[in-house]
Amino acid sequence: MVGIRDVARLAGVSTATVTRALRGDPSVTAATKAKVQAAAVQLGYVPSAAARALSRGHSNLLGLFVPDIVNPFYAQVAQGLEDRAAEERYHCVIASSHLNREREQQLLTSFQDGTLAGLAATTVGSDESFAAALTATRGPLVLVDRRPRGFNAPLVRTDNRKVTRHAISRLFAMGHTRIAMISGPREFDTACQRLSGFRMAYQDAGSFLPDSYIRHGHLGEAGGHAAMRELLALPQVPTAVFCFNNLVTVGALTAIRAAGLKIPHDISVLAFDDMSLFPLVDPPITAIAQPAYEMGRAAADMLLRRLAGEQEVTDIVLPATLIERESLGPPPAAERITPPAT
Amino acid sequence: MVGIRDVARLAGVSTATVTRALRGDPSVTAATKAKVQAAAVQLGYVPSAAARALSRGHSNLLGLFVPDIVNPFYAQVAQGLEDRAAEERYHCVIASSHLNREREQQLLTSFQDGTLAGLAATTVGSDESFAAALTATRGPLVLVDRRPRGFNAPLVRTDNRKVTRHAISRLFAMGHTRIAMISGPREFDTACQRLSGFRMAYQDAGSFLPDSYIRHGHLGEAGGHAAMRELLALPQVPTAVFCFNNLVTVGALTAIRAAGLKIPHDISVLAFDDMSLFPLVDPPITAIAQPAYEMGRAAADMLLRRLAGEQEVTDIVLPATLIERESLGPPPAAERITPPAT
DNA sequence: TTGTAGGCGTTATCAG
DNA sequence: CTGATAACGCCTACAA
Repeated sequence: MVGIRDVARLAGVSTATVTRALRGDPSVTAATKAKVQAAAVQLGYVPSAAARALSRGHSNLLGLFVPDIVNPFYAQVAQGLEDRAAEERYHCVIASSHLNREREQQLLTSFQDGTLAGLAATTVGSDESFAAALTATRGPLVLVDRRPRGFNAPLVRTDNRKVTRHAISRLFAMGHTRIAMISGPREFDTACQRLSGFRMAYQDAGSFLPDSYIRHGHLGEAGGHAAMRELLALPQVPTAVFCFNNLVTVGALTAIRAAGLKIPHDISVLAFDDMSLFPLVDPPITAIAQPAYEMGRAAADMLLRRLAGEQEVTDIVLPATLIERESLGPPPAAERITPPAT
Repeated sequence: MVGIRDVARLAGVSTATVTRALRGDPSVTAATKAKVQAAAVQLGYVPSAAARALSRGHSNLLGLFVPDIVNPFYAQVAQGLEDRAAEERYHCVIASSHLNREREQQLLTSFQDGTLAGLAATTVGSDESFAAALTATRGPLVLVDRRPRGFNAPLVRTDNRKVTRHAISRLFAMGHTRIAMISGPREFDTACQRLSGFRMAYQDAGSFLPDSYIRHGHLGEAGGHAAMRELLALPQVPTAVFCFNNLVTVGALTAIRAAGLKIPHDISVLAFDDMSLFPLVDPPITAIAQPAYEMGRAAADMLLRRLAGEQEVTDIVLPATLIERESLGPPPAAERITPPAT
């Protein structure tokens, strides 16, 4: 292990000067700076991260907690966070809880050791002990996508309600009157917001929304699949479905295909969150795309700013956009004749 | 900041005892152990990761370098690595280079500071300076998926050649004689192995493989798209394509769709690497699935073993499997009548 | 079984 | 502009 003292000795200066020279401190002669750098490269000197972290009081690691790194949405957030962090010479440690709250807690507490300078998180859990663990983190905290109840950390999100309202209104414009939603857990504010936009579109259209058309608390492919089956078993099968997120959509699509229904002929499908393969699905899926990469960058940016001492970091709301493909169409002919029963 | 001394004071013991008690050292009375633990929780004591790392000589962070975390293959590897690492109380730092070699180098060198206890990597670069940087890493190194030329670190991979040969033979059995391959960069040993399996299947079938049916060096969706267009412009359009990996497949599919061709009626498509949405694509894509999650676990395991002092860690070869869906079919009728020209 | 004390490699303060 | 030197917080011989 070649240390700073070795470099100092070779360059004929003190360790303090080495530190300064290497950090580009202006109060160092160009001559000595050159000497030091030469010595450093000659010795292949690399400052120890641990020693630096101990001495400076914090690491150069940013954390990202996500429920599932395999979900491309979070992978994109990760990429954005990492790119932005790299610009300030920070690295990222990514922890994925597999949608497991217990694991999430463990991870959280295990990171209270100062490994991380700051943390960006999208959490599944939301109870108090959880909140406590999250705020006990040494460095700044930023929330991504959603904010658990009773939290006050800054959040980066998209305008869920607005974009949903807009997208659903398109469905009404096409003649649909029976639009269902496979929604997420009630505790997710994202679910609330998307549901709210959904309801507003119903109001705008002056249509009645039966409770049975909203399936709460579904998550993942399995959840989407189950919810879709319930929907298809209803006496009045909806003519369109709006899915809470990408994985839920995949599950719903599978159920629809299994039922032998054709999209959009028999039923229209609208997804929240885009996927790179949606354009190639049969049929190409219309989706509301969140700027995941940008959300990651924004989260890193907020963290970096707080790390730089800035206090007044506030929420960021990015626009989501409707990407029209072919999974939306007019309702089946029969439905247009028979409006929804009382 | 509550430190070990605070705990020691509260528990009425020395700092050494605190360390031992908390680590579960058997040479500590149950009584004192209890006292210490009580004090620790009462104070909310969490040992500093930096101090521990400095003192012990290495961190509890495992690194994973991948070209692209948004590619679900690597995301799954990451998940596997993380899960296995967590079992031994290690965390994971994930760095994704965006397929950019320069960035890869930067990342690599920036991690020579001992941040990582060990590193698992799938690299894009392969030159000497690169190899040097990779081996200069403080801790053990494990390669995932492919090994850059002239490296001797242990590798976890799948049996590319064997599974490819098998899959391609299915195509021949269906009556195809003009099977093309969109292959990856020549420096990738994975590309070589898959190509080798591809060639062997041709030999097994006693068919002639024109050079124009192999497109080298394509990567990513853009690469797959370009290569497919070239293939479709050939005088003798192939009746089946084998794609080097998942992203290449997506690009190829897009090109095929743009050309107005129907799969598998006009052309059959075989993918290397599965994707969760392949079953829903039009038509469902037949793919060779690598056990990505298991590969990640295996990589973590090898790292952990080397960290535990084990020396003789050798390559691991996991089985890949052909998942039959609907993108493979007999060649177009016309082709069956007119065998490939001289 | 438990305590004492030195060191891990940097950074930062304070003189000079 | 540069040099000594004291932390940073924990771990671990070694001693008791």
